[in-house]
Amino acid sequence: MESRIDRIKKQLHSSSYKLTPQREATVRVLLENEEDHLSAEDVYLLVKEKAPEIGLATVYRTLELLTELKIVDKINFGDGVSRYDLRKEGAAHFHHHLVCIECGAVDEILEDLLGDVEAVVEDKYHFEIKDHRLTFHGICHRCQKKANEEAESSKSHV
Amino acid sequence: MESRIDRIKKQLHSSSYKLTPQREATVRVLLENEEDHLSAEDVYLLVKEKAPEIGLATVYRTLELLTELKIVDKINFGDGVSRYDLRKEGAAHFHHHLVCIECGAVDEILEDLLGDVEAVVEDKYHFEIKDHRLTFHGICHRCQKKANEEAESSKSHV
DNA sequence: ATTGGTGCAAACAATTTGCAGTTAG
DNA sequence: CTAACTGCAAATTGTTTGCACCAAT
Repeated sequence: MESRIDRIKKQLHSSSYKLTPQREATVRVLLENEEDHLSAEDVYLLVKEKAPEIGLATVYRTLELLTELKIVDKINFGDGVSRYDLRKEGAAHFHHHLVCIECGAVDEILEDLLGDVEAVVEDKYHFEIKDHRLTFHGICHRCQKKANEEAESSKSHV
Repeated sequence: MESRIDRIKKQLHSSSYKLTPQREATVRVLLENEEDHLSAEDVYLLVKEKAPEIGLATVYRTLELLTELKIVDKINFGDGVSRYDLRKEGAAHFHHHLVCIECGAVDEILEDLLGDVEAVVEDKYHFEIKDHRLTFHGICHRCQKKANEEAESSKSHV
């Protein structure tokens, strides 16, 4: 069976790019940390553990390349840093994000909730949608639970 | 009748901030360019036309302050620049954006299309939504029209 | 007087680029 | 072999900060 790396290699080759060891190491780090939303610096530090000779500029260049090929998506949650998120295979659309304003955690919503909304945008606004970004800011379920527990315990101590 | 500036002035005062001439000039620029999505630099250049002695740092500080007070929203369309967008008065939620990947234009959708989606997110993912960001990337109606016309005209020339 | 606000220049942080040397296909 | 790629350091860009001075209560 064909691995995810193999498929990415083909994508590179079909645009006459090479899969160098540095690029492979970078992609592996992304695969191993699919749940996270790593910044370029984060990726650099993780790659460095396995391939210490790599330079930060190369990581940036690789991430840019992968973004161009739509293998990763570049996202920005409003702090000054770009983060990079592997596209789920076969996903027609970019997934959605839940950013917790308490603890900073970023959760993902993989199902596409925007079908109806996109139909409205295409019809009513005559906009041909190629991609979307949807992020909710609020309180994640963990912080809600924590807040409830604290309210409980302080009540019992009064 | 109370002007928009007056109301903003009150908001500042109620948090014990002053409406200095520099801040007023900055707010006026935002009001006069409500349709646009100005970067800090853009705002700075426009303010400078009226009040040449203002410094870029002051503009940054003012925009930060206005963001804090939820008078403007800070957005980021993926180029490395933050843009600032006046909140529509009375709008419970941040409006949506349509970014054209052809011409770079940014159009706004003022109606809130996310009601149903937010209900799902709150119920199914137990996430308490405080705000959202929704941006579509694609081809705006103007560029679609242009592309069609060009296709037409080249056809007639064959 | 005291607190908050300003302009300027310097500091910072994230990202990009020039270049001489290296390597995958 | 050769166009693509790399590491490094320097350059660039957007934004923030320190500080001495100014303005409004």
